[in-house]
Amino acid sequence: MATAGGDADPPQPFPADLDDNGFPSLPSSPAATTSSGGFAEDFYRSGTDWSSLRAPPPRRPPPEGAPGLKTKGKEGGSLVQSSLFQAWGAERLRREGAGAGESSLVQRSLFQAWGIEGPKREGVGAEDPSPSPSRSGSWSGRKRRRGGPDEASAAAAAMNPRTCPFYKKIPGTPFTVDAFRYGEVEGCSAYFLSHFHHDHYGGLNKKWCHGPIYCSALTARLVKMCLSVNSDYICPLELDTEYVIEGVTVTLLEANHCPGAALIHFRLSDGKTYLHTGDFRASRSMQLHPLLQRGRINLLYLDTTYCNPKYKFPPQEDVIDFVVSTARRYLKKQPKTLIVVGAYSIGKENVYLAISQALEVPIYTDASRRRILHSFGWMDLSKRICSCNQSSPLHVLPLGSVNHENLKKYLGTLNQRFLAVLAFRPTGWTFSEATGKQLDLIKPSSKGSVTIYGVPYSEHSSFTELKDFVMFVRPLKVIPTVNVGNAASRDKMQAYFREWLKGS
DNA sequence: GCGATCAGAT
DNA sequence: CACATCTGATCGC
Repeated sequence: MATAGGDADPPQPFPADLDDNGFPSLPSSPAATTSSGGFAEDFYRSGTDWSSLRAPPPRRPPPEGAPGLKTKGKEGGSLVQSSLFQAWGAERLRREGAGAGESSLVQRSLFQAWGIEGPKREGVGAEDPSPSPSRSGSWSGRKRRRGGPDEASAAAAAMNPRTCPFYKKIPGTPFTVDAFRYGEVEGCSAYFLSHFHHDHYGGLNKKWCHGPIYCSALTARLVKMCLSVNSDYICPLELDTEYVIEGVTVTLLEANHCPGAALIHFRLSDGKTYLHTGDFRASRSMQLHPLLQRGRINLLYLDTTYCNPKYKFPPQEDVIDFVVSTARRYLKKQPKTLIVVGAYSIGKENVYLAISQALEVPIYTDASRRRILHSFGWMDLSKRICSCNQSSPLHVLPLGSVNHENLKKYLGTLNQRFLAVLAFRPTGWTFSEATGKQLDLIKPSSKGSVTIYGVPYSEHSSFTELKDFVMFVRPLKVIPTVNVGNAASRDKMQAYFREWLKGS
């Protein structure tokens, strides 16, 4: 029963509202069967489950100074940056329940307090991003109507693929995650952005006016730089720092996905704890995080991009070693080789950074990517970037242009400075089962002077990594956020979750 | 002509 | 199959 009751009040129990597939139990909602299932039904369900949002959209935030955002040192407002558990190992997390107090405001790094190194920001880090549920197909977008719960319009909204799906809403809070393409989401007064990939920030543009956008500081810079969103809406949060936002304690954790990507940890005033992974690559070191070591997770919103045992790939370090040694070998044989690494907007930086470090060459890429890379503020990366394509044998190009036809052409534009091209396409899905284990088995595709390697460099968790992570976290419930488009896929994933969590 | 949206390609 | 766009067509203003 997706009760309507919780409006405005204490967060209601949530898991009870989910079926075995992590989907909201259908209330006796009428018309639910209008369509033949699949997308339409999913979106119908999504569209009709408002139980996960708390009542009245606290009127649109005044675009003056981050809506309720009080940064370090200031007080008041609905966001309070609070002291992270003093001396972690020894003391307890701030008392649950009493936690939401809005007073203290000491910013403290979790890792500092905990006595270990913060998340690595260099060396090897990024992985392969994942998409979020894709849009559904075939309705022409009709205008959203707000207001009246009249059934006709409710049904219309329900059928509208632009209705925010339930798995982007955080129950008992007025929050959504990566839900910008639906216009104003009813009941949502704070919009979280997990990372800066198009399928997650889609819908953000200069006309955005539906509420504050909370994200990591790095993601915030990218939003500001690339999307011309009114910066009054952008609310940067530091990693590993507790903030109280609308009465909920929120902490961002390194997601090991692309630069700026974060897991989002919510602790409600009633003690319930939810973790949204955004897109992430799970790892052992992630399990060391204090927030995952202690305390129970009630609900896990999981990046299930590769939630199938056929997805196996090596640790990113192994792939990087392979790429580096391959590059060395080709350069030795032909010193006038151009090394190319393909990449989307952000992500895969560690592949070319590692080559740059190992071969002691700068990184060339075009002006728009340079601007983005510099915005990370990673000196180890920035100091290696150059703007002259003749000055470096290491170029970063858009992934789409890393094919034989383009590379041959590209080589031709470089004035004989190079005689051959060795290119890498780091993607999470171009690999055979075999090469997932044995990198040496990867066979390049060669044509004339151009050689292209597809390498299994993933910025999403492999099946095994997902399993380890879920078994470690032992959430009471898992809500997949990817591959939820059809029921068969959902059932399969849920069967894995059950298996992993049985007896837990 | 522009931006937003969508089908299809890569 | 998938990734995360990218391109090109269509629609609305």
